[in-house]
Amino acid sequence: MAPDLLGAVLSHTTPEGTVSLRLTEVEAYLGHGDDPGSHAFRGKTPRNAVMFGEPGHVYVYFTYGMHACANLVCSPQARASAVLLRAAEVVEGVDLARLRRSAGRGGTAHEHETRATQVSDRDLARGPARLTVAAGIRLDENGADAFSAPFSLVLPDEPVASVAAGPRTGVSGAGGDGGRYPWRFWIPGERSVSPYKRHPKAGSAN
DNA sequence: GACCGGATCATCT
DNA sequence: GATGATCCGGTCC
Repeated sequence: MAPDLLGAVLSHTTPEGTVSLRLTEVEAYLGHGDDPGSHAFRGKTPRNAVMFGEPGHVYVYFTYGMHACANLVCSPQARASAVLLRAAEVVEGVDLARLRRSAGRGGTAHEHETRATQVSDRDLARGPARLTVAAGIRLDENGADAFSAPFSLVLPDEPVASVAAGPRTGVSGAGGDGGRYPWRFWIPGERSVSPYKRHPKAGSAN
């Protein structure tokens, strides 16, 4: 299940180099109609077809017109059919990850360098879209096998010592049925975990 | 330090 | 035509 992926190391190799990510925060999504927040809620579509496919594959989707996010497809028998990678720690290829995060946003090369030095290690892959960018995962890699080149997925030898769970954030339906279940998991104490603040309007049930 | 709103386009109704 | 599994920057304590 989803928490098993915490601590796993996902590597992605391109001609530029290799970036390895140690997963510190994930979020589970069901593959059928019980989960209003899941892309698969409405059934199978060309976009989410990967979620209905074989476990161990990478599901990459494009959202908000500017962001790509990466998921790992799980066994249909598990609680979740897909796991969104929300945050990770860069354990290899830090420089390359930093370069990717600072590039492609316009501005001069000098500004890129300046910005690059400002991006702290913990911010490199904090958040689904950032994680995807840092790893260099592209949309056309949707459906790729996470265990085969250019990817490499190494599950942790033993489960992480402690796992924290909580409600989802930033998902429509999170305040409704979707919010009842703790489908977000992270490693407590990890500084790379996104301390996200949900929209106060959405539900300041506190 | 914390909150709010905008940007931007593939996908679905 | 509307909307979203988000991120960034400005603004106000």
